[in-house]
Amino acid sequence: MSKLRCVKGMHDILPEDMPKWHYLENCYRNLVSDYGYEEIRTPILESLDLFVRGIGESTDIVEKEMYAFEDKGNAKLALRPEGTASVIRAFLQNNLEALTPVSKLYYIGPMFRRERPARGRYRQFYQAGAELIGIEDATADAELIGMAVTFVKTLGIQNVNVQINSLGDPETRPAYRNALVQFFSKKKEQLCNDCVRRLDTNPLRILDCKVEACSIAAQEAPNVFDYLSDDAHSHFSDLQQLLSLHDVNFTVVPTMVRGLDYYTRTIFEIQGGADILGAQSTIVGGGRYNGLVKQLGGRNTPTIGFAFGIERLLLLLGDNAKESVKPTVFVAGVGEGGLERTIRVSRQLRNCNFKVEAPYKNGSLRSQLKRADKSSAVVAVIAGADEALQNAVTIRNMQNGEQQIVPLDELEPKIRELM
RNA sequence: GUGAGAAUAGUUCAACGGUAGAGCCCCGGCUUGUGGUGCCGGUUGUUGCGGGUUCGAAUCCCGUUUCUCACCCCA
Repeated sequence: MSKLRCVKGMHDILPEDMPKWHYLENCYRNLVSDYGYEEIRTPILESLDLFVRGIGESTDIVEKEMYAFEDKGNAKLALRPEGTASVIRAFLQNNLEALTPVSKLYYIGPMFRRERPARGRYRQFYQAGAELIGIEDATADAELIGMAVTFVKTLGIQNVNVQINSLGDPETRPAYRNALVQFFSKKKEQLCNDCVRRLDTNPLRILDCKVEACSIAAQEAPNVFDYLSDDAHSHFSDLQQLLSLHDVNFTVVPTMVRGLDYYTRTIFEIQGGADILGAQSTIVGGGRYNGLVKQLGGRNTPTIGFAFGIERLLLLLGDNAKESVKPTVFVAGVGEGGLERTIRVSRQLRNCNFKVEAPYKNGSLRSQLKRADKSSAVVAVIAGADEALQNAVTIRNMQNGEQQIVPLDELEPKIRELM
């Protein structure tokens, strides 16, 4: 008998995991709202075309990792593989640019990529991200990177490594690309099979190849910085100056590239937890995409953003990084009319905003206290027949077993004392 | 997409060709007005799934699914 289970690469997030999720999400919401970001939620399903145009036809994500299909009306749809394209679509569709000169948007939600699952990598995974739309200055880049670094550090993740690079502008990129193709074509025999393929599809990626032969071959490859426009150059050096104002320590990695076509100028990654995450040690990735808004049909609007994978980040959190759980009050009933009294007392206590568990059926006080113990109640309220005669209940401190009889109208303050 | 390892009770694991077991968890009782510790008792499996070898398979072989790890790629 095969048990029903969720599809490959998907996973359930169980109640026991939620305190950590809530903690992380609350940290993130609080932090980005301190920087003036507001939440946006977009549909999980978009037209396939949005991602093909936004992310790039020849990217791995679009080429082989998307859940794309036709619905019954023959519309070509896809589950979103990342958040940025959808956010920019929503920005344009709803004319958010008319509201403020600068839009700061953040999102949290599930993304879908059909990859081989591994530790910290799922086919449905949760990403949170932020987009700063409308500023081209490096001040924006620096603030956004600073925000991402602050977030990771707020979570208590140590030993993070911030890497930055500049990819230049669309006008200069072809020249650099050509230079790379020319350079590597001469060294084709030294390259791994993947890189030979990349020569056609994405020559920049060769620089980032981990195969030793390739990285040796790449050592004398043309340098991006020789191909940056003056503007891009000063943008990048401004960024480096400004990052120190945000107390961000960083490394310039000229060979770093990123998997999405839309990046221009600044790209960055935050790495950490290589001992736990192995090959998945990039925890935050982002960059500038000045061309994307126009590419999706809007006006030329410079934009920068980042995203991080929640599952991956969660693996790095310590056990104390979780939302605190409200203590429980258990209401037990004994004697004639016990069950009815538990209902009345439970309602009274919930009106006072306590978290209350009640027994649902008559049983011995012993079995009810066992249940109280299982629900890790801090206080048990015993609504017994004897006390009821004086309009009172017994409250029991579940830590030390101390009890007292308390009139019903003094119940709230007496319980508060024990929490 | 490539390569490697794993899968036995709710859970952690044992059994390594000869009757599938233990700890924990869970449930009940000792104790229907007093939980945790204690004692007594109880439930639990087509050994992931499908096939093959064998008198006999959890065990050996093949396939398959899922998970894990390393690539690839990315968050």
